[in-house]
Amino acid sequence: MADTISSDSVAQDQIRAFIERIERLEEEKASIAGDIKEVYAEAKGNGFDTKVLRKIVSIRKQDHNERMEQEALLELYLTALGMAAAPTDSDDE
Amino acid sequence: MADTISSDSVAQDQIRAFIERIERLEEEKASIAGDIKEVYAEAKGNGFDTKVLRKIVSIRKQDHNERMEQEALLELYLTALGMAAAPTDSDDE
Amino acid sequence: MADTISSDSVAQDQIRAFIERIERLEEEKASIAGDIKEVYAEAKGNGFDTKVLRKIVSIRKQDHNERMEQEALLELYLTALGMAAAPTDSDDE
Amino acid sequence: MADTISSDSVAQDQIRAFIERIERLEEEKASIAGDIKEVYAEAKGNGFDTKVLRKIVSIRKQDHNERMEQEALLELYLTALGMAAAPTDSDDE
DNA sequence: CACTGGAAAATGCCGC
DNA sequence: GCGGCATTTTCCAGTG
Repeated sequence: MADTISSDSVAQDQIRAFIERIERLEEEKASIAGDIKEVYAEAKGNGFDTKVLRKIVSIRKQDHNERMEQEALLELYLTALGMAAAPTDSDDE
Repeated sequence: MADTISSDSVAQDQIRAFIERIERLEEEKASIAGDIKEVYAEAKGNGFDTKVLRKIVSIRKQDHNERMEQEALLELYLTALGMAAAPTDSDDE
Repeated sequence: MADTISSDSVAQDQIRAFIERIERLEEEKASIAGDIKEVYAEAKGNGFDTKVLRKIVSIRKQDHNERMEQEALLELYLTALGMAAAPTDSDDE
Repeated sequence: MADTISSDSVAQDQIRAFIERIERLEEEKASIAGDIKEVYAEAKGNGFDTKVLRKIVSIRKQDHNERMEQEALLELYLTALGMAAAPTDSDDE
């Protein structure tokens, strides 16, 4: 109350900053989503069935996830056995 | 069949290329989604309610979308009236 | 297995009952969807552009949704403040 | 321009009327959709897997559609052969 | 840890 | 028949 610059206004500024960062990132994300759509469209233009393509991508993603899980499981086993696993340079953040 | 390099293998290569492009883009998208999550987490760490933040972002997005739709409606009116609308440099792909 | 009427058959009956209820409702829904289509067709018959009509309806729906979300946001604020109905001097936007 | 009540205002009224009719119907539709959701929720509360239920409903709908198509095809054949098909009290509006 | 709500993907539909 | 659009379904993070 006594402050010239109230803590409320600081909070306000912080909120704005966070929201702007988020919105910026969401824009980027939307942009990339657009790119993906374009690639599918281009593929379709070259005579490929987008449905099939999507299926393939989906399956490969599944595979990838499964591999990640298996590696995680392996690491779990190793650590449980007191054996430190060599740090893998994970291709997924 | 007569070709040394069958058209099938060409199609194969094309499919691979498309899929790789898509997967690359999807990775980028996922990465950005991760960034967004981080921002929310950081905001939460600074004492902000994530739920409120998400709602605000959502409302602002709705605002934006509605404006877009209203412009689209205007264009519809104009085209319906046979008046070519001045090409707007759309901020949305 | 001890029961004359197995619990399985009871479950069966329950499933049937649920599915029938759902299917009945879906029929109603489809019927109304048909009515909507008819209205659009009638409007078109009276010289109105369906696309424009749909856009208008869509925008009005968005309006409504946004108001709902804003009210929800207000409630979020209030609950965050312990339900104190503080007057909002919204100097925002 | 010469009319006291311009044709434009008549068109306006017509549009309003159409839009109100549509919105009314959409409300009904949404209401029924809500009912359906409730039924699924109730089923879930009784220990049923909603995903499975949805699948069942979907499959049955497919079956139904196929039967309709086959009947339509049959009628087509009959009319093509100059044989009037007995009017079926169609269960589909 | 199951549930709810919201985002994303997939499907189907309608008009051109 | 195809592209765009609405709906539907699936997925996932957050929450109690």
